[in-house]
Amino acid sequence: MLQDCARDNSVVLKYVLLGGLSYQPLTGYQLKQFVDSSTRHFWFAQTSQIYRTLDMLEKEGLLTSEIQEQDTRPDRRLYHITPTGRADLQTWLAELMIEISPAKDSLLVRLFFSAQLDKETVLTQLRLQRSLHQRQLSLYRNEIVALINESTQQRPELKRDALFWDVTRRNGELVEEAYVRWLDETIQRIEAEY
Amino acid sequence: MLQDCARDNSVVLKYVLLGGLSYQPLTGYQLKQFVDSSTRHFWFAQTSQIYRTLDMLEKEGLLTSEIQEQDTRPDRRLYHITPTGRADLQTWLAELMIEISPAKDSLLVRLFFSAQLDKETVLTQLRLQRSLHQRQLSLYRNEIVALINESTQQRPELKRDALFWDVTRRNGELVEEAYVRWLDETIQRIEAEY
DNA sequence: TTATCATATATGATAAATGGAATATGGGCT
DNA sequence: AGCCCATATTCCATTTATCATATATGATAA
Repeated sequence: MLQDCARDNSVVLKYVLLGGLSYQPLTGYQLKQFVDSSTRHFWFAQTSQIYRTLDMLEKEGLLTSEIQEQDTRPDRRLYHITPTGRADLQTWLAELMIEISPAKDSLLVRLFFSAQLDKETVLTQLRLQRSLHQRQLSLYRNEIVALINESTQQRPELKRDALFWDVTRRNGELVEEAYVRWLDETIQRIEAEY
Repeated sequence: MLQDCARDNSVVLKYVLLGGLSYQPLTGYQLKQFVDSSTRHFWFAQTSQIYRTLDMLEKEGLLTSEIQEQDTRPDRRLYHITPTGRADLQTWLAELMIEISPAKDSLLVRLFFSAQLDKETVLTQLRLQRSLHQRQLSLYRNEIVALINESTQQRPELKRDALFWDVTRRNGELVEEAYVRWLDETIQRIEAEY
């Protein structure tokens, strides 16, 4: 029997947060912004999930936190990574992955069963996705490049890190390029063969 | 504030199962095999999740089931899609997606924070992933092509469907090609710049 | 002045998914 | 006789994630 195979997805958000906090102490709110701006394209999470995970990490001793009083804003809780947290992150980062990350793409699910739909419905779907993915591609080529440049200008000590940030950005660029090419090809095939 | 955006992922497995059952009645066990062989590359699920979802779909009236007695094998429960189920599937398939499917790739998470690792650890990780993705690519180019051919030979009435199956296969091929190219490029960059 | 916006956190209900194990049948192998 | 294998289903505990909502503050805009 094909085994239900082991995934390591279960704990990734934990390491996204530890990773963010390895640069500097941040609040839950700031971590949500970090996720939205930096990791969203390969790992995302809802606000509620972030706060819950932070709680958990503090209980595990991987983080500490303190309340910061603010005049012009609501008070907030600032999280710091502990040495234990840093060690745990380091260990996870160095772990060899013996599988590829599983993909979930509901467009492909829809398409797989789309012989039940009429041609125009399918084409409309594909053309909309084409525009969305084209937009995503231009994000990788422009906005994200700019964001990385900004970050390294503000914190020159993270220049080593910027190479890795750009590597993940480049993954997005290449994969989205392929995706858009696939959409173009698919639209043509459906127009011609269906 | 950036909104926590709506995903439609929550119910996709439901439609994978309805989709499989739209071809023919199947048991939970066979649906697990269907998922493993046909949709795994864009949607997967554990056995336990499949059986529980089938329960739910039957309660919702989208499926019916009957026990099949077998001599040489344990009895089994065969699921049939109902007209309501077919209509529900149809509606979902035709729904316009106004977002792109979010990605989750823990390799990219690791890489993003990998400035904390030494060069050789990173390169070992990348080289292993390279071999895994190369294997995956050859799956799309060979085994899956063969699987689709087999299916259409056995059921010539599904020839229209085969176009869509092949379109999803081709997505895997193009995306994996890009991924392998990215890994090659990244390995070179790390070797040279890090 | 009222409303909205950005900041900031929290929680309760529910859904989705994982991981592991338990149970059962009959065939085939040693 | 004892074992493993493929078939076939179920259950439990837990984790992960979503959705909606609630609360609070001060600044800014209508």
